[in-house]
Amino acid sequence: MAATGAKTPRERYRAQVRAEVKEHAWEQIAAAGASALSLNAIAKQMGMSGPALYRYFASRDELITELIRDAYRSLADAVRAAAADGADLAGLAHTIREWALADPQRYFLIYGTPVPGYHAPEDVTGIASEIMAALLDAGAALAPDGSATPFRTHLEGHRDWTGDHPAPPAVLHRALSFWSRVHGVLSLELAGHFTGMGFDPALFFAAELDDLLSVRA
Amino acid sequence: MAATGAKTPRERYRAQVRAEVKEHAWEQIAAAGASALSLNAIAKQMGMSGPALYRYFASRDELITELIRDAYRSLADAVRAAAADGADLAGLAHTIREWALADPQRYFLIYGTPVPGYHAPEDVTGIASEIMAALLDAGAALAPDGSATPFRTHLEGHRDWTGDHPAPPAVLHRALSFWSRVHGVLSLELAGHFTGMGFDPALFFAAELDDLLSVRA
DNA sequence: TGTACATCAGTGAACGCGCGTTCACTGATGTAC
DNA sequence: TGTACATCAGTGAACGCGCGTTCACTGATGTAC
Repeated sequence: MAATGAKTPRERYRAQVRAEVKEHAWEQIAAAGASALSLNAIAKQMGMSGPALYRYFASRDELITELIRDAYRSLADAVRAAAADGADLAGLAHTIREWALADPQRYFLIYGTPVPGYHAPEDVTGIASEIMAALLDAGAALAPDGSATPFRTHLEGHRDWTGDHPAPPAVLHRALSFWSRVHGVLSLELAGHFTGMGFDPALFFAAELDDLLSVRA
Repeated sequence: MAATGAKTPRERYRAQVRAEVKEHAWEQIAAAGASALSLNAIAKQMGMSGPALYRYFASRDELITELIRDAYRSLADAVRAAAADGADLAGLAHTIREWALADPQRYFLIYGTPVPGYHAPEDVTGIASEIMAALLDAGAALAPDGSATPFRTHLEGHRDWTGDHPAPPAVLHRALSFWSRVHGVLSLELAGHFTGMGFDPALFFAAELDDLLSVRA
């Protein structure tokens, strides 16, 4: 009975093939979007027959779910690593932007158009809340609490999502604002809605960030 | 030779069938996303054979482009109607939100995950800039110009997009911020990223709007 | 008003394609004695 | 170290499906005289 962590050669091989399948999947997604992802096409790229992939993934849906999980995991790791390095909210914002620019379709797999009826498994939403937790921590270190507002009062009684990261309403509000503003600029930029407008998206991103961090009230 | 605007019965019929095709297309998109849209399925829903639709649309791509055009047109009309009714930026924000909530997948067809390689025809980008123009006008009426910032200085020399709506840099900046923040909250809400967090998205939207409109500096 | 012709909507068959997935089988790799 | 057996990766054929699109044709609707 092998220890859970130890890997037999066969397990190693399996893990490597699985990883290779995912790499080709990401390439396909980058090239034509997630809806164009095809198991048979991946198999062909790897020089295997189509059915061979079913040794590694039970179905196309399982592969996609796994990709979504990996994407969340990758972003959460990047954010946590930055936070561990002492990054403040501005630092996290740039970490997220770099992560998104590195592979826009990976970003959109998480934050883009939802597929009606699809619900991510629970462990995935768990990873998503890791990201929020990092934002909350960085937001708490930023500045003293702001004044009460209707929304902050509302948040007092509606903070199901904060888990083991309690924070005053102004900090919760700040984290939500940060998230939605970063996402707003980023997703417009990545979707190409700024192309042809002439200005530099990086400067706009920086300006949004400046405004966001100049806390008042 | 009939006047361009006059419609023969056949033209009327054609227009009606085209409209009906589009209606079914929107239903399919709402139910399963744009990538699942199928001409054959639409034909079946209408009780026709598949090839019949080729009398009305040259291809699947042409239909989708037409849907994108209609979506932009619909949003631009809604925004312009609100502006004509005297709505300020806050009013426009709510108009946009209502429009998006009425059909989330229609919103995402415009502002969601881009399909790599797809480029909207020129007239569509023209409609998109109508929307920006309305935001610029409403933003100009809001408050005096703010102070200079690096991004506003940058905008002085990079305002290709403003067309015949000249405005001081602070107003351009305000319109961009408005757009990206409204989109940020809306797209997270519509994609379901707030579900399970407990708070009311409408209140968060209102809070973002309040912050956005409390101009300072 | 009636007839001859042109226009055009819609059909059914067909083409070629790629998809996800199942299944019986071969051959190589690892395990137990 | 060698043999017998179990495990497992990968293949090729096949199923059923739906897709976009083309084409030759029928039948109805509109137009011209």
